[in-house]
Amino acid sequence: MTALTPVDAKALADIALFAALPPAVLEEAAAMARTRPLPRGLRIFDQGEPAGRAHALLSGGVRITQAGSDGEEILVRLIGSGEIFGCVPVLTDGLYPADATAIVDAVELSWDPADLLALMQRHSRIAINMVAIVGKRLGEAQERLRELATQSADRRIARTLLRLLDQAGCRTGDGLRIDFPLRRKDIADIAGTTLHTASRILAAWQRDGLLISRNRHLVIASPEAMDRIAEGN
Amino acid sequence: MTALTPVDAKALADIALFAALPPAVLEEAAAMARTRPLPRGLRIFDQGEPAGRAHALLSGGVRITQAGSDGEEILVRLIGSGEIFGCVPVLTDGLYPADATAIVDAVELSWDPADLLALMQRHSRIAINMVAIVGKRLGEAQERLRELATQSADRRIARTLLRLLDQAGCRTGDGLRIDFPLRRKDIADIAGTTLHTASRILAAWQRDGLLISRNRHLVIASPEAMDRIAEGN
DNA sequence: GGAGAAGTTTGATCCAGCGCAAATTCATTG
DNA sequence: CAATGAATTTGCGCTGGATCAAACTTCTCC
Repeated sequence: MTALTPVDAKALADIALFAALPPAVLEEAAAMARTRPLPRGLRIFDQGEPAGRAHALLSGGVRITQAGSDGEEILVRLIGSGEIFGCVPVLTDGLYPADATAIVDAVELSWDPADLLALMQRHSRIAINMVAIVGKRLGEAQERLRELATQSADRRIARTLLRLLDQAGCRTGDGLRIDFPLRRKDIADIAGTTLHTASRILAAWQRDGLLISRNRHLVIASPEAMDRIAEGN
Repeated sequence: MTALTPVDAKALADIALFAALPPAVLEEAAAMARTRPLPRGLRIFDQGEPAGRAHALLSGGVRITQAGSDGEEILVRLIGSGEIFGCVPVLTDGLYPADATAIVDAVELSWDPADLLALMQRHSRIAINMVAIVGKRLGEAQERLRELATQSADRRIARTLLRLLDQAGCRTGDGLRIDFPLRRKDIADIAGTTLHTASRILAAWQRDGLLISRNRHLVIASPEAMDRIAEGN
């Protein structure tokens, strides 16, 4: 479960939470961290359960979903390498607010919540980095909220794809590819629509050559056209 | 515009951002703060404008709204006394992400962004408090997102009222009253529906004696019934 | 390589709630 | 207190997209 080999401080430099920190502090954080491989499909934690660890992803991808009492769920966020997750409850009510599942083989670092808190107390820069990270996510959530309340399903899906490109896009032969494996249901759960509507819209875009869908990966052939749809034609 | 009288450090103790801080630090924060009265209707800042100050409310209420390029807007949050607003951009891109308007006569404290940042650097507790505040708001935003994507308009409005009660409810003769003055449009903009739908639903509840609407204030006569609606009958 | 599971596509139907319009009530100000 | 503007209520038709149903395709694992 837990690697016995010490965590390399250099690995921490790629994590946004530890950006702009002196090497000594990275060493300190590394000393308290544990590495763990996360095989694809692994449920990392469950919504409502006490936050036993605070997490950061070194590689791979993690899906964060939230379910209501009725079972209806949304995809809160996809976590890529260098991003933290399940860290906020350390400072609030101590309960994970959502489920986390590895969507590809991944590697995480994790800390005991008390250790991370102590680290933030000693080094305000870490706490400040965390405000920046959480603040950015809050801004995104509010933007999604506005879109969901006011825009049509196709605009929202276009926005979703553009945001994912921004987060995890890489250039390929025929366009920009989203590095996370995504099912239609995932797209729907981010954009706030149903699997069926998402499938219809993506199929139409694929017919128009705007988009290529391979395996569980999407390649956006024309980001410009996608932009135009997102802006409402 | 700016009060010449020094800010009283005791006033800071009621602000969540400065919770659990030694008096000396409160003095330090007070020394850098400015007081300003905010008459009802005053636009405090505009979306997209550089964040010239970081704000906290001593009394009154402020409405934070976000508009899209098409003019459609949502109500991101209502700020009550003791809450901070317009503080996140200090740590991110430096631009206010939304509009802020006083909805009743209010009094604010404000800081120069650089001063607040320095304060957080010196006292990690302040930065940690801020993570807790922003983290809580993020959780709320994600909850709203899920509700908006999956629940009917009446459930969302019921949830909205309950959340507002939680934030600014006070007991009165005939039920629990929400302390912010709210127009139907405000309710609609929080719940993510139209003014018309909100009006219809509230009117129906008023007919059933579940709710009393006076001036621009709502009194929830039966929070229990409201709870039941929020849970889906 | 084949059986079963998981994911996708597409069709048909239906309704919550949006958009538009108009009447009515309420609040503010000279 | 009248008058003007703002906010609310209510009616009605229409539609985007949810829901239900079913065929089809693609993965996964033995």
